Amino acid sequence: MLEDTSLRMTRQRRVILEELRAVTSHPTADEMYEMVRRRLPKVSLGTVYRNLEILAESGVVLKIDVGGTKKRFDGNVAVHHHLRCVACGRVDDVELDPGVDLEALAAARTDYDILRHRLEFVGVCPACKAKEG
Amino acid sequence: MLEDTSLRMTRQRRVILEELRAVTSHPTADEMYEMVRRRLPKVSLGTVYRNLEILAESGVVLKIDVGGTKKRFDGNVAVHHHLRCVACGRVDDVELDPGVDLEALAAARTDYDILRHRLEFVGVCPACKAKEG
DNA sequence: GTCGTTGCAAACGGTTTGCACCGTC
DNA sequence: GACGGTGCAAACCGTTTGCAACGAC
Repeated sequence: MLEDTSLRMTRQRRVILEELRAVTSHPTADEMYEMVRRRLPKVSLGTVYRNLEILAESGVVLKIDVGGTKKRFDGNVAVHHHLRCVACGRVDDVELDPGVDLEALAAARTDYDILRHRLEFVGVCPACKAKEG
Repeated sequence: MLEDTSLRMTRQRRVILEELRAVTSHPTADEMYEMVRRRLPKVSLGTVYRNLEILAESGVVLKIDVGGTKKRFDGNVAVHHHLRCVACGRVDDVELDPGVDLEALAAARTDYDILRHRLEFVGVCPACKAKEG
């Protein structure tokens, strides 16, 4: 992936990408900062932000914005959807084939050129269900 | 709607709600502030934020978060989906029946209790298509 | 050696909040 | 008259940016 691009491969960038890919938790930028800091204690938060942005722009990772205030990042760029817990904010993956071409349906009802879509579910995760009883 | 709730009806709150309902443009909080200020020149931005929050919490209006930095608000609480222009940021409505129960599909693939979902399309609006040629 | 990248710290922008006064109920 | 709402300004918090030193190519 990254290997195919013309991005300069600094130690910071490599570690950020490795850490993001090692995890399925859709971390926020500051969670990434903590993860990366374990391996590169002198890394700066600005570097984490800059690299996540660059990696997202080049399509190597996904920037996701599932409601809430903070942006989250995803090392899995395959098509999939997200599930956010209203109680704790965690974001999980859900693979789901609607069986219909949603973008085609939308295109038929508007003059926009449709580029992509986002389908996100909001609910209560198993852990929070247990807590709430 | 608001009439059914126990909310105290101040002049500011009434004007905010009227202005939001008079429009289909999904304004941001500061756009609402400008709209309301034409009728109540002394209104404060904090009041606009507080009331939009309260109205959204009580289900009288919709708070929408279609990517981008600023939250937007929608006086139309009927089920519908949104279409965001990547070029200018405008948000339009699109009514669309996927013909399948997306939440049921998702529920079958997860242990979350699913409460709701968001389906949003991203594209280029007619005006920006024209500009871009 | 070049020029993109880093660490640092300060700035930014949208949103929230503490407070004393005000107005709805 | 009580108590929720208001205006104002300052605080907040996630993110971005200017800058001089650094390091990948």
